[in-house]
Formats: sequence, C-alpha cells, structure tokens
Amino acid sequence: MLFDKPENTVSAKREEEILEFWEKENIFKKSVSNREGAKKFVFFEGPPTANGTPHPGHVLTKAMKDLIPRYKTMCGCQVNRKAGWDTHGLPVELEVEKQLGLENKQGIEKYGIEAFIKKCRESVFKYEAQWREMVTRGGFWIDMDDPYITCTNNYIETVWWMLSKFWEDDKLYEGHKVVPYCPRCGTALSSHEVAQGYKEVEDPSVYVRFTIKGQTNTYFLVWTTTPWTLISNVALAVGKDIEYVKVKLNEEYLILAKSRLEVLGGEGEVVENYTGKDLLGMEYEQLYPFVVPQKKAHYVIAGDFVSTEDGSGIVHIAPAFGEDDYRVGKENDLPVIQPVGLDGKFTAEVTPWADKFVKSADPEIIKDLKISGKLFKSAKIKHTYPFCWRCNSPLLYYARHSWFIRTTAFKDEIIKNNDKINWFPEHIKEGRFLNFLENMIDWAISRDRYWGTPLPIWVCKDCGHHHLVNSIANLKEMGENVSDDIELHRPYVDEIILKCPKCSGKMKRVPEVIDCWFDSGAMHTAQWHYPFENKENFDNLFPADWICEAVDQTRGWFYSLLVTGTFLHKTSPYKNVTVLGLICDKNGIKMSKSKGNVLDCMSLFHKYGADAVRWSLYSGTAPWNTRRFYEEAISDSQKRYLGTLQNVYSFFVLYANIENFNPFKHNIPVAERPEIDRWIISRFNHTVEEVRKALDKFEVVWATEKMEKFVDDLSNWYVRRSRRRFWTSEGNTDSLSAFLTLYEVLVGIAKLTAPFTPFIAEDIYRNLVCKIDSSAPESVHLCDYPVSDQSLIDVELEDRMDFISRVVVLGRAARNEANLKVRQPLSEMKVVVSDSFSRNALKNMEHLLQEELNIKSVSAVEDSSSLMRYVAKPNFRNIGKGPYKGLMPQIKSHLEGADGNEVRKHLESGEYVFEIDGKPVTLKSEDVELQALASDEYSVQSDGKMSIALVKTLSRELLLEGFARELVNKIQFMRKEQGFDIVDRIRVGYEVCDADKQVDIDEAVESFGESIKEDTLALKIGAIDSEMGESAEWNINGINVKLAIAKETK
RNA sequence: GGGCCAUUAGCUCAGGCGGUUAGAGCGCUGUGCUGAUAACGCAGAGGUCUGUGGUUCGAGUCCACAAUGGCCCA
Repeated sequence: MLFDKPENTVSAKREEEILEFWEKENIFKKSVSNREGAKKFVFFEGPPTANGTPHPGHVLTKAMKDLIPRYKTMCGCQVNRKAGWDTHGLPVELEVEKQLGLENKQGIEKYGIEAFIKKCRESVFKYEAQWREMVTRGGFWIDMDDPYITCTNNYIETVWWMLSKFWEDDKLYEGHKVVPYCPRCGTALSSHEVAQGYKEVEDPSVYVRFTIKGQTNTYFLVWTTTPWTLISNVALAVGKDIEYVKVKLNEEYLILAKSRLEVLGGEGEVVENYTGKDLLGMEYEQLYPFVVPQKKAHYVIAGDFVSTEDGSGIVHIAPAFGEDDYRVGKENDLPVIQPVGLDGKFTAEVTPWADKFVKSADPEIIKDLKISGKLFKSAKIKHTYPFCWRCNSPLLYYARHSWFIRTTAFKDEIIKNNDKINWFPEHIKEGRFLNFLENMIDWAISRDRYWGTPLPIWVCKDCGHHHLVNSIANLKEMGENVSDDIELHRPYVDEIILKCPKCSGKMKRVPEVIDCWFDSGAMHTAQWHYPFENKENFDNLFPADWICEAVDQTRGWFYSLLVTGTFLHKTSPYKNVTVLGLICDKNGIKMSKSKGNVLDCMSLFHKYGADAVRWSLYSGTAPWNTRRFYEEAISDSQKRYLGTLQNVYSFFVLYANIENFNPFKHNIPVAERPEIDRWIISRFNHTVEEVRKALDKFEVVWATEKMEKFVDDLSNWYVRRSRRRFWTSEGNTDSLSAFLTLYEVLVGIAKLTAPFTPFIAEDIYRNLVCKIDSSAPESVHLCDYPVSDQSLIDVELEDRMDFISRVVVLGRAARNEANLKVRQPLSEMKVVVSDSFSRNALKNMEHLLQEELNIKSVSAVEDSSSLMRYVAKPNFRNIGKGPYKGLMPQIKSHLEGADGNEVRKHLESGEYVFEIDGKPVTLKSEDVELQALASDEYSVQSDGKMSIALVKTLSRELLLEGFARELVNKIQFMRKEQGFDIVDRIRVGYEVCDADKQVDIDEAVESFGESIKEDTLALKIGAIDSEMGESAEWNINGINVKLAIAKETK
C-alpha cells in the first residue's frame, strides 16, 4: 500500500495524532523560523485574562487570529506570534475576594495587601491550563512559551517609562472623577456592577428656597432628591432656552420654570417672564455655610441637561456628587465642596451631622430646613436608585481623586490616525469608533485598588514636589534601600521612600494603581521591554499590519492602543483591524455564563473535531456579524465541506492503492489530458485566485464560499463523472490522467485549506506527499500557499462545462416531470442551441450528457418551433445601456405582445425591427431573452437562456433495457442485504407473478442477460430453485417479479 | 436621548457594479444511487426581499422617514 487508508470519519483521534506530530517536530516554530529574513507581517495579540474559562467568543477570536497569520506565513511572510496575558485589574481582585470571603477593601487590608496580591498572582493563571488546552487543541498557533505578561517587572517598567513620557509632556494630571461608589465596601463600581443593583425605592423629594442676593424676599425654587448634597451646593443650573417666571405667592417671590408651575399647586401670580439666559450669573446666598468656597461660587449657570419633566427647572449643582455637576463645575471653574469622607459620613466641618451617614442625615436636614424657613415643600418620590450588588448599601455618586491622561489635548491627532486605519467592517471607523473618539473625555487612569501596575508617582511630604519614576534604575538611584529583587507591585513599592531632589525630604508613593486597559494598550512597546532592551524587535515589529478582536474592544483595547501609540510613536499601532461580532446561541441570545447558554468548546472539539468548529466559524456569515453558534451549525459545516473533501480523499486513496498509482512515476502535461481533467484543474486555479483575493482583503467568508463550491464541483461532478476512469487496471493514459489530476488537485486543496482547517490539510498532505516524497517539506504548514497558474485557467472550458451542467439540470428536471427515472434509458434529447458556442459545447461533451442522463443520443436543434412556443422579453441590461434606454416600457410591451417564434426567427437571421410611435427600433439577439413553454410530445424544460426536450416515447428495446437495469438494481440490493461479499459469484432465480407479463421479463433477460450477469457477478439466471435463499417480490417497472439468489461455489 | 448594525424561503445566511426568473445550506415532499455507503445525489414546493414614500426606463441593492430587534455611548 502506497498510501494509508484514511479514517472514515473525521475523528478527533486523528487530530490528536497530528497535534502530537506538530509538537514533536516543532512545526509551529519551524513555520516562523523558516521565514527568517523574509518580509514581516506584524501581528499583535490582544491579551486575554486567564482568570476565567475560555468561551466560544474566545474561540472565534483565536480562530480568526490563527487564519490570517497562517495564510500570510504560507504566502512567504514571517509572522511572529507572541502570546500575551492580561493579568491586572478589578475582575481578578473580585475573584480573589470571593475566594477568600472578603467583603470590602477594609477586609483586604486586614487580610494583608502582600498576601492578597500573592493570591491575585496565583489566580491570574488559575485557568491558564484550560486556555492552553483550548488554544492547543484548536490548532491555534501562537507562542505561549514566551508570552508578554502584564504583571512582570519588565512589562511594568516599560509602562512606567511610557507614563513618564506623558508626565514629562504635562499630559498626566490630578483631578476628580465622579464615580458610583459604595461607601461600605470603599470601592467604586463599574457600570456593569451598577446596572445589576438598581432598585425601586422611596426617597425624599424636597423643594428648597435659595435666597437671591440683592432682591428682597425673592427666591429660586430648587428641587432635589438628595438633601444631603445641598451642603455642597456651589451653583444652580438653568436651561438657556427654557422659559422661567417670577411668581408672587403670598408675600414672597419665587422663580421657576414656566412649565413647572404645577409645583405651586395652581396658586400665585406670574409677575415676570424670563428665558434661562436672563438668569445666568445671578447670585444667591449659600444655603449651608459649613465650608467656605475657595473660588467664586453660588450663582446661576447654564446646563444642557436641565429638563422640565420634573422638579422646578432649576437644578442644584454639587460637583462632588454628580457627574453632570462635576462636568459643569469644571467648565465654570466652580469649587468642589466635599465634606463627606470615603466612609460616606459627614466630616467634622458639618457640625450638626458630623460622623453621620449622609443618607441617614436626610430627615434631620429636612427638619432643619423647615425650621429655618428654607423648605418650600417636602414629599416622597418613588424612583429607581442604584445599590451595591454585594452589600446592598445605597451607592453615592462621589467625586474621587483621580489621575488623568489628557487625551483631549491630542484628540485631533488620534482622530487623524484613526482615519489611516483600515477597519473591517468599514462602518466602525466612521461610526462607532469615531463617535466614541469625538465624545472623548480625559482618560481616568488611576484606580484605588491593589492588584495593578502601581502609579509611579512619589510626592514629597515636605515640599509637595512630585516625581514620576521612569525605570527600576531611577527607583534605585533615588530610593533608600531598594533591593535588587524588588517586585514592582503594592505593597513593596509603597514602602520605598525616595529622597526629594528639591528639598531632600522624604517622598512617598501615591496610593493608586493604574487602569489595566493602559497595561494592554501598552503592549506594542511593553511586550519587548522597550526601550530597556530589544530595540531591534520594536523597530521591526511596529506597527502591526493587522489585529483582530471582538467589538467590545472598540472602547477597550482598540482605543487604548491608539491613544498610547499616537502619543508615543505619533502613529496608530495597527494598520488593519478586523472587528468580530458577538457570539449568540441558536436563538440569537448572547452567550453568557449567567444565562447558562455557553457551549463547551473542548467537548465540541472532541465531538466534531477542531477543523469542523473552525470551518463553522469562518463560513456562513461575515466575522463582524452577530453569529449564532450551535451544534447543528458545526455538524452542517462538517458535512458540507470537510465530509465531502474527506470522501474524495478516501476515494482517491482506495483506488490509488488498488492500482498502485505513484504520481512521481508518471508525467502527462495538462494540455494532453482529457477535457474534464483540464476543467477541474482550471477550476482549481480559478479558486486559488479567488481565495487569495478574498483573504488579502480579510474577506474570510468569501474565501470559504469559493472553497465549498470547488469541493462540491470536485466531488459531485469531477469524481462522479470520472469514476469509471479510476476502475481500470490497465494503466492507460486516460486513467493515469485521472489519477494524476485528482492527486494534484487534492494536494492543492490541502494547501489551500491549510490555514482554515489545519488538521485535515495536514492529514491529506502527509499521506499523499510525505509518504512518497522524502524531500518534500514535512508539514503542509511549511509549504507555500498555492499560486494560481493563469495558463491553466480556461474560461471557455469552464463556461462550456457550466453549460453542460445546466443542460443536465434541465434534463433531470424533465425526467422528474415526466416521471421517468434515470434508470430507464431514453432514446433522445434535443437541445435547442442558437450559437456556435453551445453547439460546440454540446458536440464536445455529448458523452457526458449521455452517461449522466442515460440517454442514447443527444442532438442539437436549431429550430424549436415544433418543440415549443417562445415568449420574448427584453434583455434589460443590454437595452438599458443603448440608445433605446428611454423606450424600455414600450419595448417590453411590444415584445410581450409579439409572436415569440417570429421574433426568434428574425433574430436568428440578424435583427428584429419594429416601430414604436413611428420610430424604428432594431434589436439584435443579445437584446432579447427568449423563454420556451412546454409542448406535449416532449418533456420540455427551459431556464430562460436555453431549452431542452426529452423524447418521452419508449421503444420495445428501451423498455426491455429498463427492465434489465431494474433487475440489476434489485439483485444488487439483495446481495448486500444477504451479506454477500463484493466478489462472491451468484446465481439468480426469478418468477414473474403476472402471467401476461411473463414474456416481457423473459425477453429482457434474454436480450440483456449478459450485462445483468456482468453487473451482478451472476453466473446463471433462471428459475428459482430450492437451495436459494428466501425470495422477495419486487415491482419491476410495474411488473411484479419474485427474485431469489444463491451463492455459486464456482 | 445619541451613534452604529440588522431585518431576504419554515430555520441559518449569501446577494461585491442598480438590469426584471432573488440564491445556498438545513428542514419538508418526492425520487435516485448502492463498487466513495452508519454516506450521498437529484428534483419539487416554499419569497408582497420589515413598512411607507422618493430617485431611475428599471430598486433586495441608492435616498428619506418609520417599525422591530441587537450592540455601544449617555
């Protein structure tokens, strides 16, 4: 045996053997090192967090991130693939807190920061083994032995260096950020966490009088649901274009929005009208003067968020406790009054309520307002308010101290760089991403947490000088007793005291760590520990030619890369980016742990094979669309593509072994091979061209479509039609051509499919090539990607075959309609042809049609008027381009009314001329489409471009042959059913049940006995005898016949 | 509230330059093959291309508005 017999099914076992082979022979590493010195295709890996199990979404990402680098490698590029791990951040901390049963930051500090971050470090790689297993088993090639890891000293050192660049350029500053904050846990919550904790509650709803300066007895009427924030009030906001009124009510004057007059309960009298603009700048008296503002405060400003849906249309502004408040506060340079501690309690300055939790102070504040006469009205309101999902405390919006990167200072450059990126799909570029960039605010990069890259800023206790440490060397130089194995994490770096360069005082580090998005966004530089080492790597491998992640990275990684790249390297760190869509279940519901609809990838790999999972992710729909992912989709794609390919491959091996065919011993130039061989070779080269074109544009799904079509053509046309050529054992040229052709095409498709389905590709290649050619590369993944040979593409031949297969489709349809099964031979098919191309094609490929349709003769007829009736229609495409463009409707109705057969005759002899509104119109045959309608004598089919007619009449001869073919069919079935071996000889007994039909069957056996015997390996056909097995009654084209068979011992 | 995407056969999806019979796979019905066989082939039925307007000789495709669903941002 020259070739190994392939497994019948795509087995997981085969894939696992291939994995072992890759591992043992280091094929991945070789695929990279082989291309040393070649043009580089730069790929950046977006680092996943390994503190959870991999999800189908990750498999999709990995699959795409594997395909393109494999393709580019085979195209001759060197594609380094350094893996990465994102290791810092709140999710990791939360996981550990849960594991340790800790409930808040106090708990962590009690537990000990050092012990805590040790646990974090362990937890980060808790699922690494599972990730490795998924990545390896999926055939996703990436260098996991030398990954970049965001929590290593090297990585952190580069991040510090990058931060220093921002610092030196005054792009890193201190400020405040209003965050949803849980005072009990002492932590800010992410928007996702906040969304989990909304509840409907009853809160106070109070209207308060703010005394206007310089006007007696006149007040702004202000509404709030958080009375405790009134102490921090610094301004009132109105809508610029909203109408306001002054109302005289009893002895006082109140100002509020005109459309909110209902607040006054229908009382009072409007004495003056304003628009918001008129009120701007008006000053009022501070409500609670516990804290004296350091800047100008307590006047009216404009706010675009002011609405008149509730309240009074005048909004109280406390920048310390509201996002909008903070923003307008900054815009108007208002002070921030924040007499509330991180524990949510008032500080000592607020004498009456010091050390009281702010929300609990509300009733007392209301009481106090009432006593002082500031309260206009007080009630309760039901609304939704966020609570901590962990401890159920009401969240406070709280301005926390934070560090920012001044991204808005180079926003224009960022947007300019975005313009140079190729986005796939394109709409993200000008849509979602640009929208995000245009609404950019400064990037709050600090986090009041433990497990993260420490913000390397030290502050002098004495003179307040700030210093940003930009390297370990710098740390050692300025710090006291920095040990050589210092770990750049809390609490170790917290303990380091620097000597102040200004006053020699002691400097301590600020407590914050940084946002882990900065970590991952720094990878283009930090993965190399640049500039401390690997300068060359950085120079050669920046920027990336291509990156690819899911759509949720638009404001994540895609953004952080672009920001850091633009600032540091003045360019986008990536040139092309493919954005992947969401993974949903069969019902279009997003796959998520909480919904319990996540498919387990490893079991899918085991059940269907990684190739099948991969193909199902590449095909079907474009990668950026939302993708429904479910088992049937995988088994479908397995059957549709891999199963078909596997079948052809097994077929080849089966017969190549029987014939002992060795492709290296024969050489038949393609030009000398039969047409059908040249056809499939042409189709192959065409497919190569299209697949390359698609992949060069990252249009993955187009490539899969072309490949599926090709494999279908190969199996269901080429092999089907050529089957008999593989059965001969005589080694004639025709048979050898077939073997050579199928061999070459199979090896070609193995290479073509290698980046997509690397396992089956390797299997085919190793068996068909390495088995007999020791000089060939040991793996398909070390080969070059097929290049389409233009000289082997024969468009005319492909068109001709296309024409023939259309004739076949029509022929089969005609048979179906006339209820004539293919087993029943027919005498004649007429094909109506009007041009020399079809006439040639028909003549040329007559035998294909005869075999495929079981028809004795195929003839071309020029004139079909006796067969069918024609209806003429304009060829819109042609006419629309010509001078009669404007007359289309008239032409259409004329042609519909005309005698189609007449029109056809005219066209055949040149042109068809008629008049519309007295003007002549001349049409050529390409301007008109003719459609045929059926007639009775024939079974006629037409597809608009051509027509065929099957002669339905059966001669005695055809009828008998039909019986014979039917008998063969039943006998073969019985052979199989009774478990005979393929080579067993038999004798056949028959008995006709309908006496008057006896003669028909007898005659059929007489005339076609030899061919029946040949096909069924029968030695004799006669009456049923007693030694034969159980007889069975069959319907042989309407005649009931009993059949029995017995083994002949020779 | 803002941005973007989607809506095509019972289901999952193609439809690249606007051209008149809108395609594929699955499912369904019928049927074939039995020397690739626990497969597979073929045929048929099945569509007001979400709706309404518009541009055009011609719209699934371009434009406007609307509806429904999704993602993101507030």
